[in-house]
Amino acid sequence: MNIFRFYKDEFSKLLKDNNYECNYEKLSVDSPRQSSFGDLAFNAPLIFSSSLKKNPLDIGAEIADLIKNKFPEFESIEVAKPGFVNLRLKKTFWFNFLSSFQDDKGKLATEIKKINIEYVSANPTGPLHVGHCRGAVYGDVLANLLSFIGNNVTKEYYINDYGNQIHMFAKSVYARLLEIKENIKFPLDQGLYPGDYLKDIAHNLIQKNAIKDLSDYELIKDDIGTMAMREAMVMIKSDLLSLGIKHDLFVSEKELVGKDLVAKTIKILDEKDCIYEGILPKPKGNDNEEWEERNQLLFKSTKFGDDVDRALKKSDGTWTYFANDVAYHAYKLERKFDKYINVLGADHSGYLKRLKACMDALSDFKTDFECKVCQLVKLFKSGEPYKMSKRAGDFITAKELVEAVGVDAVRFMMIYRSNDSQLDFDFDLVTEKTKENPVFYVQYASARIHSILRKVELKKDDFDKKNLNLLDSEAEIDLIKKLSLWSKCLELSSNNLEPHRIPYYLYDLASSFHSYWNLGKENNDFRIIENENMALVHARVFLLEKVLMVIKSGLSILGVSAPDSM
RNA sequence: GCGCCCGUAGCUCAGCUGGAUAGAGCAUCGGUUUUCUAAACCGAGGGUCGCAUGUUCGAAUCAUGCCGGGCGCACCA
Repeated sequence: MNIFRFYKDEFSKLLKDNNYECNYEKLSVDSPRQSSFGDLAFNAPLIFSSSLKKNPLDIGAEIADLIKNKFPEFESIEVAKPGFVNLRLKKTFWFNFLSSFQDDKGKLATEIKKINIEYVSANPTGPLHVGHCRGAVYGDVLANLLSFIGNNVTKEYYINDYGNQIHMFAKSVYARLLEIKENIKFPLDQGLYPGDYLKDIAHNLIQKNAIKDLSDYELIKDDIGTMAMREAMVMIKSDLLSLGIKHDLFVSEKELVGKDLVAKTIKILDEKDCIYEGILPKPKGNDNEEWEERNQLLFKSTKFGDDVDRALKKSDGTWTYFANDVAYHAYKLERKFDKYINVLGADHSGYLKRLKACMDALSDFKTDFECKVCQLVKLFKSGEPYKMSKRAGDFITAKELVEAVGVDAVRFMMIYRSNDSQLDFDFDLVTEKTKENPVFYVQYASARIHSILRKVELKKDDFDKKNLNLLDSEAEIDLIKKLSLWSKCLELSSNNLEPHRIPYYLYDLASSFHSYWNLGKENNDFRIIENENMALVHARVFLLEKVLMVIKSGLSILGVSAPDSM
């Protein structure tokens, strides 16, 4: 239960019942910045003062009285400058709260939504590299989060297995085949993909005896392309698996084109008057000498907020990548989701407006569609920027990263920053496995609690929830209050698609726990289980079980393990 | 030139979507292990929230304009 939301609703109702005619939308109940102000801060006096033309402090006094009469659970209610009603809950409230505390799994979504989330969608011409990891983890955690709170989520991957790059890919594999079977040196000057993984693919094809006659490339290029693509996708799926990611659905661009879905979709747009033949202006400030004026089939994306209209057909009459993507998104709409999320890398941010435009056009603005962009990851090694060269094919793969630092660290660090900010990822820092790495701090809390639970033997029947009122130390109440912030964290994270709040919350919770734990070093009364008062031990174990439950839930959303021991 | 993102402590970043005296980690300095896991805890110092103007009772948060950094701006995919 989110107590802030609960009391906001309750207080609003109370004020409405007492005929306050004001702007209820701006009301908020939040935790005050300083704990000395209390547990809840209600801003009604500030919001109401202008429309009621009264001093906020006077309004505050009225509201404080109303609340006092209706809600006995408050220990103190104070009006504070510049216009807050600060409320402190009685300890009995917190004991009751703890006694019925749940981790909110499957409970927070106000209505169960069918959500589609597309992420990764990396080109199937090679393994995942470090650059893909962030969007991959972000999308995956978002999917976990949204389904954790009760939604029905489909995780989707769009395979760009069509077009020019695929020809180059097939050619590259062909060159590797020639290299292996006929000792012809791999040419480095033809813009082919140089990476070693192509050798693996070629070896696999040979092993499966898939290509028998290499003499005429034209005859076998389609077969090579198809089979090599299949091999590459096996590779990518295995890379994703090493990151703990499993998509529900892989949609092939090639199949969409094959089904003639593009032409059908463009026709729908044409009926909506969003298509025309025209000439695009030359991009400014971009000295592209090859640019020339040409008449093309265009989509009126400017009608939907884009900067320029977008080409749908190339001059040779074939569809552009974007046209295929429009068809893909029409295919998404066909499957009728309540919400669509696209996770893109920073290098595709220029693509965002036209995607939104095509969704708006196809659905007549009736779609809940959101694109989230993950900014770049900068790699460091011992504090120095770490350069990778894509041309030489010596980029670091996702798999190598996971092997080097472990999947837990990769996932935690990739989600530990807002997706809008660039991320510094230092190999050595994460490999060191010291306290500098926050994932271990949180996991350590899990291990410590497990250790307690292992050592203590309690009969559940002996436990009476009334004994929770023995948890009346500051540290214990503080822990209970931290637990109460969990559903708020979930709500903010999911409503704003900001999963980075979860590791921050977990860190905070772990920190409160570690503080609590260490009290036992100074004062024997605070030793959790080495205590003669068994009722108190029961109560403390109950509290720690709840803390562990949240840590486990939180880490499971992140896709990070919660170890029993370390 | 245009679009998107960022600018908060020495460094890396949070900041509850407009509230009260701006918070963490690292780094620096000082303390805590006979005792449930010291991979931990406690304490100290450190800030003109890039700059300016505006909106507001109130701005790190919103608007506009600068300055600085990143990414992008094809008939590629």
